[in-house]
Amino acid sequence: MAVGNTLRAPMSVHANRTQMTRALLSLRERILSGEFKPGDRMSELPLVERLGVSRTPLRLALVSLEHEGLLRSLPAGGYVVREFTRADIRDAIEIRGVLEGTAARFAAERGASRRDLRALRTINDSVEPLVRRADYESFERYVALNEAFHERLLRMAESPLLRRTIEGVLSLPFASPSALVLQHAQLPESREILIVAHRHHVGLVEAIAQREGARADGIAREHARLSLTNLEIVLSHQGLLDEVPGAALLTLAPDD
Amino acid sequence: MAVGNTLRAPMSVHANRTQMTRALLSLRERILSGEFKPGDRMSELPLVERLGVSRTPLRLALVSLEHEGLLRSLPAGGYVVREFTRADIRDAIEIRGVLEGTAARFAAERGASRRDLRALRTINDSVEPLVRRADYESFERYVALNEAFHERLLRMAESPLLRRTIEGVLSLPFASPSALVLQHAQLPESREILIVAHRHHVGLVEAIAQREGARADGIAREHARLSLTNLEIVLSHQGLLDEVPGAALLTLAPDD
DNA sequence: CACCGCCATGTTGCATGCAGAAATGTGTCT
DNA sequence: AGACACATTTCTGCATGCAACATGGCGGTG
Repeated sequence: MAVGNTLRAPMSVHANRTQMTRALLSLRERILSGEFKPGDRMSELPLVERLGVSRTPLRLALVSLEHEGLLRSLPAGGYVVREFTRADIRDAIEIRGVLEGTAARFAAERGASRRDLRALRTINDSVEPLVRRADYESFERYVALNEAFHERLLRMAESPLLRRTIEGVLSLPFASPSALVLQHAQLPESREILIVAHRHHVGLVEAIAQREGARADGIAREHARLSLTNLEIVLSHQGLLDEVPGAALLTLAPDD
Repeated sequence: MAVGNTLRAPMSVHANRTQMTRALLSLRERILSGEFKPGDRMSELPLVERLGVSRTPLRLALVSLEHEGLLRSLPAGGYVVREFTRADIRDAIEIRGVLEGTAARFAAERGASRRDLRALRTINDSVEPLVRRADYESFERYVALNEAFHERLLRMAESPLLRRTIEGVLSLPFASPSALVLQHAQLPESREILIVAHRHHVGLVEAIAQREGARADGIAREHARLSLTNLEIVLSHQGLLDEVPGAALLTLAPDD
């Protein structure tokens, strides 16, 4: 299965060759890691020094990051790091659920090939034994298979536009399904969540095979909401939150 | 003072002051108007000549247009104009319906203020007599009020993320509600569509006021599908299509 | 003491020169 | 005549210098 990849790129993490890509990846990582706090001004000259790229590719990266939603442009010029609230997380997950539900519905309505259905079932069969195990390695394999499942599902929707839209939402922190799940692999609640998630996947394949679009939609929405449960688990266990990528961008005022 | 700018084209349609914005607006307009065809390479030097801006702001605009979806970046570098199919239009409208349905559901679930509800009803009352008239001026007023209605609804959803997502979809041609509606104002079918659309708006306000999220969602989705009807009308009347902005980006192979 | 204007500084936006790479055309060899 | 290698041209990507703008501090004045 070649799930490994843990030793990817020992020297420079960013193996890409254009300076703009380097700046983009590096900046995204640094923002999500909390190196810059919300509201921090992203002045170009200091960034040039830190990132080791020139101003030209840096500015291209800044434009991209604004489109991704991590930066906000000031009217007077320049960019600052965006701030996210708990309500933003909730909405991001809800919107992701709606869009993935639409993908599942499309897959159901437009008819899935036997080959695609078989691929989904194969993934589910591989996942099934993993949800009963609690070791970290199984968890990682689960995450990988989970991503494969969703990727296949998105392909089956046959809608480049829907893919683009979902990827746009996923570019925000916290919206990603795996963003909130890896941190608490050892907790008992997480195992229960995995069991439910697996059931959702099985139901999704059934619904798509039967061309039941509404059921597929509903299951996918509920499936995304598991991330909300994950969020609550992370928030209820002090200390776990710091492990979540992008946690530094959160305002933890107890609003909702 | 007032030293510079004496030669700054006063008649330029784009009154914005930064060169990047100028390039962005001008390029977007030219692409949608069909000055560039799908697959055309957007070489920088010719564009510099045509747009009158330097390469640096031009490249920033190209990055933005790629994020908007009008351009596609080549692996070897550079950009080409994207191509859209009828399936893309259909999906764009469907996805917009899903997202606006979510906005309406949010507004219903989260509770609308009397003030917001009154504003929506006021708009609807102003629209109501317009749907019975067929002159172009009434049509323009209708479009303006329609946009105000949707803007208000989006505000009532109270979700910056949902707004961002919807605007991302709307940045594509054909996805906009008004994109396909202005061209056939004089056709009798369009009047019927307006009547149905008005009914949708009334139902939306009712559902939101009663906090009936599912009903609001359903109405908004069906409302968006009116654009599909508009699309079919435009496609069935030869010659109308050329008036639609971005029509040149379409492949009119009779696929679906 | 408060407020206003001015200057200094830092920052963004822009233009252009240069280098490397891809694409294109040409000539030669088989 | 076709194909391959090489040269030329065009293009993108990058770095840097320059100018205008915004910002903040300081001093002067009411």
